[in-house]
Amino acid sequence: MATGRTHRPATRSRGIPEATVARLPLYLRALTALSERSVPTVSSEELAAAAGVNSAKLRKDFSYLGSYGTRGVGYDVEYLVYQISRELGLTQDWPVVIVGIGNLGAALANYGGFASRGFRVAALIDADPAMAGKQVAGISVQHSDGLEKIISDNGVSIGVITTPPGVAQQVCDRLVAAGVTSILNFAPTVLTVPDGVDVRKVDLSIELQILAFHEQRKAGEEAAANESAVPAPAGRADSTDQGPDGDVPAVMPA
Amino acid sequence: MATGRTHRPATRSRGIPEATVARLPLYLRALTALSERSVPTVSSEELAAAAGVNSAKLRKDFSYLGSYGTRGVGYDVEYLVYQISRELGLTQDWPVVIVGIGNLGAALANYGGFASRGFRVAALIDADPAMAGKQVAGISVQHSDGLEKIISDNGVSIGVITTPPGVAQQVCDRLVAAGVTSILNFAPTVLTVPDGVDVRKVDLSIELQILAFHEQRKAGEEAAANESAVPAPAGRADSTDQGPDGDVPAVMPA
DNA sequence: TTATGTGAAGTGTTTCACAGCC
DNA sequence: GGCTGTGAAACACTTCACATAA
Repeated sequence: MATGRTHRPATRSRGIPEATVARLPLYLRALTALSERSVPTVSSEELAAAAGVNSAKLRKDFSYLGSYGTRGVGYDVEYLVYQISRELGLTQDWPVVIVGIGNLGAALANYGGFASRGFRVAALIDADPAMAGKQVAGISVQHSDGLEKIISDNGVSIGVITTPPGVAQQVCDRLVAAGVTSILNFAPTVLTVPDGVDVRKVDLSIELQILAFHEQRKAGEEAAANESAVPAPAGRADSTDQGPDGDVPAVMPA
Repeated sequence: MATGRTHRPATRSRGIPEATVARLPLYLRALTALSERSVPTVSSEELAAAAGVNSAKLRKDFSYLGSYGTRGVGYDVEYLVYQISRELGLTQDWPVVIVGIGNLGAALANYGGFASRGFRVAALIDADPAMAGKQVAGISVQHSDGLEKIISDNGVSIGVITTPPGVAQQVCDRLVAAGVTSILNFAPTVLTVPDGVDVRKVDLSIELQILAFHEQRKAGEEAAANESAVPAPAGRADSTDQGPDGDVPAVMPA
């Protein structure tokens, strides 16, 4: 790990916990829905239910932003929408480039949730010359040769990588060199970036694997109802427990 | 925090922390890459670097699984691949249905990371009659009328929802009624499910919003950069930390 | 000597419970 | 009375640092 010096936000009084930041978009979505239905105010209990969290957590989260509620009443929907938007930086325009226009890149380009939240797809970029000029989501795909120019011309600071894993790092390097400082990575690879650049990743298969873990545990629990403490030989290759369905095929596919 | 009704008896130490479970797929991916290069053993330091975490965390994580390493040497790659796969439940076959074959559904159907990890796309389902019969990723799309039958015939316990938000809840209800107990939701909606059903969500725009927050913070810091003479020598450059860590629960009891 | 495995310390997050204000 | 805002307690997760084993 680099012993960089880009220290922690010296963001004085503005220290909003990461966990809270990660939930703000959730609240914002719920609030936007209320706003569209012209609901004027909402209680922490109602809003928490709509966002899928509990109300104590929501109130604590909001307390980091300031005191935007009214005791005995609740929160003003419009006001809160604005405050959260501002806090997240969504009151400004964020030009974004998407690199790698396969199925996923196209899905993102078409995704409505971006435009409505301050994100503007400034360009779709692909390395395949055959893609250049094609229209995706109403935008003309450009060849990756022009990546650097596109980024500087549009003042892009956020890049989305939806390329195959093999080229993700080099795309990342070019994006960073061109001035991008935030990257959303959908390629199943660990990206190395200099200090000061943020990377967030979304790995579609990781989520499924986590579900499989819990699913397996559920299945195992049913059977484990009778069987209690396993003496456990404690030798080497045993874990505390074993797979539920006994037989397992060899190892992983190569 | 899987607070199910069915809470585990006194089944000792079956408790792998959620944070650890969420990283196992990461380790598995790194290990698979090593395995493909026929690397026989790996140290916690090397593997941690490949997975994008620090080595202390990795060793702690592995300690929950058992003592699978050799002091002074490291970990046997193949053995560890197997142990993690087994722990995650990937040594068994998981038939999955994907409901909503738009851009995103198609992207997922084509995603290679599934098949190689024990997930098998049992069916692609769409409500649009015009989609029925079309081939996507070599699989014929089926109309949603047959959803219940498909699920029971194939013993599907994991469903992926890639529909528009407006119909996500009703699709979810049908999946659950048909026997699905784990759901991966890509629709930007909070799903309500009965106890015992796991939901994980992936919201593409939430990740971007979190990036925007940090991006905005960076911009603000530049201005305040001159004043702090960078005290704290122990500070660490936080970047390098990729991962929707703040991943909000997503599951939860009614 | 090397690198794992793990108590203990440190840090971050959630929940509780109630004071404070409308 | 009702609901927010928040210290304090509980819990979860990470990091440290070193005993332990090959």
